[in-house]
Amino acid sequence: MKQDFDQFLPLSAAALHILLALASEDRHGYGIMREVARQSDGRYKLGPGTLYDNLQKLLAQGIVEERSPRSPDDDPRRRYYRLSRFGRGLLSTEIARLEGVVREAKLHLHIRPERA
Amino acid sequence: MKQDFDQFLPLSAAALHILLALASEDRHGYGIMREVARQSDGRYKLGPGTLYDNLQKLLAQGIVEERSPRSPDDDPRRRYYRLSRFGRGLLSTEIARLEGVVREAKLHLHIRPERA
DNA sequence: ACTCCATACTCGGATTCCGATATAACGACT
DNA sequence: AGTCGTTATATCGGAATCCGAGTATGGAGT
Repeated sequence: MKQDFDQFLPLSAAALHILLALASEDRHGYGIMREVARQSDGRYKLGPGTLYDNLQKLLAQGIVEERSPRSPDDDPRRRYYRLSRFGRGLLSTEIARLEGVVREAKLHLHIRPERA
Repeated sequence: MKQDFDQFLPLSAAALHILLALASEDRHGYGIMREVARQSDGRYKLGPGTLYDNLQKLLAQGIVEERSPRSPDDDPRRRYYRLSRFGRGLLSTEIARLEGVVREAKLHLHIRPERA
C-alpha cells in the first residue's frame, strides 16, 4: 500500500530545507537554522518564525518526530527533532520530483559553460 | 556586473513552474496552466488565482514580459507571456541551486532500490 | 558588570495561495 | 439559431504561510 505523499508535495522551500537539514542527522531547532544557512552558503536563512511554524506543522503531520536528548551533559534547553520514516520517504519523493524539474529545465535553458 | 538574482530566490513552487513552462516557449495564461499540469503529470495544478497573482508579480519584477500575439488568426483573447533575459538567468540560477539541493540530499538518503 | 552567543519560543503584519466565481468568446453539434 | 463543453482572462476573499522583531534565559568570554 502506497502512502499518499502527493498531498504534501511540493514542499515549500522552508519545509524542504528543514527536512534536508534533518536528513544528515538529528538536530535541535537552532542547529537546523545553522545547518540550513550552511548548506546554502548563507544565501537562504530561516528565521525563527518560519522555523517553528514549519516544525509544528511537520510534527503534527508525522513527518518529523521529537526525540529525547542524547546525553545528560547536553545543553538541556535543546529539543531534538528527527525525520520519521514517513518523512524520509516523503523527502525522497520530493527529491525525485525536483530531479525531474531540473532535467526538464535543462532541456530548454542553454546552460552557458563556466569560464575556465 | 552581476545581477542580484539572490533577492528573488528561492522561487516559490508556483513561480518556478510558471517560469519552467515559459522556458520551452512563449505561452498565454491558460496555456501555462495546461503545461504545468502536463509537466507534473497532473500532480501539480495551478489555479487561476495563483497563476495571475504570480504573473502580475513576475511582470512587475521584469522576470516575465508580455508579448504581442503572433498571428492575426490567433484567438484574440489570448495574452502571451515570455521569459525576459533576466528571467532566463534567474531560472538558470535557481536550477543550479536546486541541483545542489538534490546532490546534498542524495548524500544522506539511502535510496532504496526499486523492488525487482 | 557587560556583552555576545546559544537556545527556545511568541506575536502580528505582510505576503502568498488558491478555489469559487464571473464573464465571455470559441467550436462542434443538432 | 441554440446549446454545451472548452478555452480564456480576471477578481475576490478567506486561509495558509512567511518572517522579522521581540521576549526570555543561561553560559562564556573580557
